[in-house]
Amino acid sequence: MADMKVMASPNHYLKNKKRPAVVNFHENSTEFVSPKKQKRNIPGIISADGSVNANRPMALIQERRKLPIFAVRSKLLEEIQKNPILIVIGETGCGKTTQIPQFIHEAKLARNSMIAITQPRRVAAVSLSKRVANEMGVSIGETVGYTIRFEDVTSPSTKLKYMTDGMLFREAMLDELLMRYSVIILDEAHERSVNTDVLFGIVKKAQKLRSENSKPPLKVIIMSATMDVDHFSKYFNNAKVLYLEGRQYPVKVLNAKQPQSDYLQSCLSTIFQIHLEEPAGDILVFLTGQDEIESMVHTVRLAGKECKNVLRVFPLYSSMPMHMMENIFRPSPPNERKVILSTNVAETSLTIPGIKYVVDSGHVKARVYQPSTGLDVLRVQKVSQEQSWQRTGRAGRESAGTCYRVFTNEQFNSLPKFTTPEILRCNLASVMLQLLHLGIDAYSFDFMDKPSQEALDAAVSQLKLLGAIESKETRKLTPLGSKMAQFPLDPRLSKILLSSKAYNCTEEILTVVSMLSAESVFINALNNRDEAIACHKKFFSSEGDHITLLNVFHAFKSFKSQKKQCSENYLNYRNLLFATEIRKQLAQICQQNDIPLSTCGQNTDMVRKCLVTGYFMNVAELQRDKKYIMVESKQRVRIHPSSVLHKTLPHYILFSEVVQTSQCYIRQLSIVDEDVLNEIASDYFRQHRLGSKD
DNA sequence: GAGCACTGC
Repeated sequence: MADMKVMASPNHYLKNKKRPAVVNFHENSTEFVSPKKQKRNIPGIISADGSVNANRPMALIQERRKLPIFAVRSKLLEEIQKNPILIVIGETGCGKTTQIPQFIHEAKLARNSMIAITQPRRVAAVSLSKRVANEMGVSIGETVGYTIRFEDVTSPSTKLKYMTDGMLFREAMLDELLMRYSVIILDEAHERSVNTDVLFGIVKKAQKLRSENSKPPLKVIIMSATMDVDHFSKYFNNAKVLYLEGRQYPVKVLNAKQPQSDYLQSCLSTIFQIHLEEPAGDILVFLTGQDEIESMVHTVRLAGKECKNVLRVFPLYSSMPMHMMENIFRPSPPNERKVILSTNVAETSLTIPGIKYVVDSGHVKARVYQPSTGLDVLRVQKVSQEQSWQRTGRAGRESAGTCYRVFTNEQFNSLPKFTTPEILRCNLASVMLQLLHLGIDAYSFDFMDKPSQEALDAAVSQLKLLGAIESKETRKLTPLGSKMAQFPLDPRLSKILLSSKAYNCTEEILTVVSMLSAESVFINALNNRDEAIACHKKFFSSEGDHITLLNVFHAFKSFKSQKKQCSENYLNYRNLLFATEIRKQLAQICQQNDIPLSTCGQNTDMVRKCLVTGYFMNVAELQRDKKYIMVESKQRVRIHPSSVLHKTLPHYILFSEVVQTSQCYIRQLSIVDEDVLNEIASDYFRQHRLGSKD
C-alpha cells in the first residue's frame, strides 16, 4: 500500500478550510459501510463449574460471580496445575487480572509464597491491587499489596503482589531466580513493553534453572488481550493457550467506502455525521498529536455552534494539566454531546465513561529509533490492526457502540497485524547494561523478537565509549559498568552521576539528572504565553538549559508555598515533586556506592565539565554558515526553539536529546569549551572533530 | 521562531 501522503499540518488545514464541517460536510461526507466479516475469531471457550469462597462483601461476591471467568474456575485451576507455562487470552472485562491470582491463592497453588502480577503502568498496578484487596475483604498492603517506583505497599504477609514490570526486572537484577515468587503472571503481554519483553526471557530462564537445580518450581502465566498466539506459544515451549470469554459489548465497525485523502477532514465530517444523525452518546476521536488536536478542537467548536444540539469539545493528551482533564470525565447532561479529541492516551491509559462512538483516524505519532544515527525520529504513521481493534473496543465499554474507521476495509487488511514491539525500536544501551549486570549477554539472550545486529552493535559501542565494558568483543562489565547498572537511568546519565565525585558536584548533578529524568517543569500557557516566558526568564542561565534546570530546582526548594508559587511562575508542581522523588532515590544509590554528596556551590563550570563525561558523544559544532552539525554523525541540526540557547551561537554545544520532527533538533543544551572537550574526551574528540578541515 | 505519541526503574 503506497498511499502514504504527506500529512497536512493542522495550520495548513485551517487555512484551506475556513468554513469546514457543517457547511460543506454533507457533500463532502465520508460514507461508511459495514463489512461482512469484521469480527475476530475467538477459537474455543473453555467451560467448567465454579465454586465460591465466602466471607466477603455480598455485593462484590455477586459481581465476581457474574464475571464469565467465574464459570471456568476449576478448569482454569486444573490447567494451571498441569502446565508450567500457560498463556491466557482474554478480552477486556473478562476479569482475568483480578480473578486468576485470587483463584490460585484460594486453591493454595502458590505454596505459601508470593504471586507476582506485573503491569506496564503504575496506575494499573495500584488500582488493580486495591480492587482485589477490596474483593477479598482485606486492607491493602496485607495479603494483597503493590510495588511501584517510590511506593512499596507490601508486608511480610503479602501473597498477591501487583507490580510494574520494571519493578520485577529490578528485582531480577538482585535475584535472577526470583525465589520470592512461586507464580509469576505477566499481564498485558500484548503491549510488548521493553520490560515485559525482557522479563519473558528472564522468567523462562529462572523457571528452567530452578527446575534443573531442584529448587521450588516457578509457575509462569502470560496474560494478554489479543496477540500473535503462535508466536507466543512457540517461544514459550509450545505452551498451552486458553481463551476466555470477554464481557465487552458489541461494537459495530463501519469502514469508509472510499479511501480518504485527508484523514483530518474525514474525521471532522464524521464527527458531525454522528452528531446530527445518531442517538445520544459521546464521541472519542483518535488523532496523532497535541497541535493537530488543538486546532481540530478549534474547528469543531466553531462548526458546532451552528448545530441545534450542544456539542462540547475537549482535547486530551498526556501532557495536559490535570485540571483540564477533569471535564472529560464528567458525564454529559441530557441533550448535550461530548466529543473528545485524543491521542493514544485514551487507548490504554485512560478510560472515559459514556463513549458510544469511536472515530479512528488510522494514524498515530510514533517514536522510532534509528541505530545508524542514534536518532529518535517522531513521525505520523499508520496504526496496526491490533491497535485499531484496541481503539474500536473503547466504544463498547458500557453499552453497544459504533466505531467509524476513516479508511477502507481493504486498507485495514493491508495494515500490519501487530505493532512492532518497542524493543525493536529503541536504544538498547540501558537494557544491555542491565542484562550484563545479570550476567546475560544480549547477543545470546533468548528474546522473543531479537533486535537487529546493528541495534545491538550500537548499544555495545555506546557502553564501550562510556567505559562500562572492557571490550566490544568480550563485553565484560568493568567495575564502573557494574556501578552504572545500579542506577535507574540512561547509561550516559549514570556515568555522569558517577563522575560527579571527581568534580565535587554530586549535589548539582543529582538535581540536573533528576530534572532530565522527569517530564518538563515549564508550563507553556497558551493564553498567557508572554507572561509565562517572562516568568521562566528569571531562571535562565547563559550557560544553557542544564544550569537553568538547576536554577529552577533551587527556586522550587526555596519556595515557602511550593504549590502556589509554582503556579505563579508557570512551573509544573507535579513534575517538580516527581523530580524531587527521583533525586531522593538517586541520592540513596549514590550513598550506597560511597559517593559523597559534595557541592561545587556557584562554580557551575564543574557541572558542565561533569556533563561532558557522559555526553561527549553528544556535541554539535557551529559551522561557517552559522548552522550546527553533530560531531559524531556529521548530520545537520538546529537548536530547538524551547532552549535558552536558541538564537545564540556558541561554538560547541553539548546536548541531551536529538529529535527529528519537521527538522532535526537538539534539546537540553549546555555551552561547552573546546579545551574541556580536549581534556575530558581527547581521544574521541580528536577522532571526530571537524575543526581541522576548513 | 518551532512545537513530544506513550510508558517505566
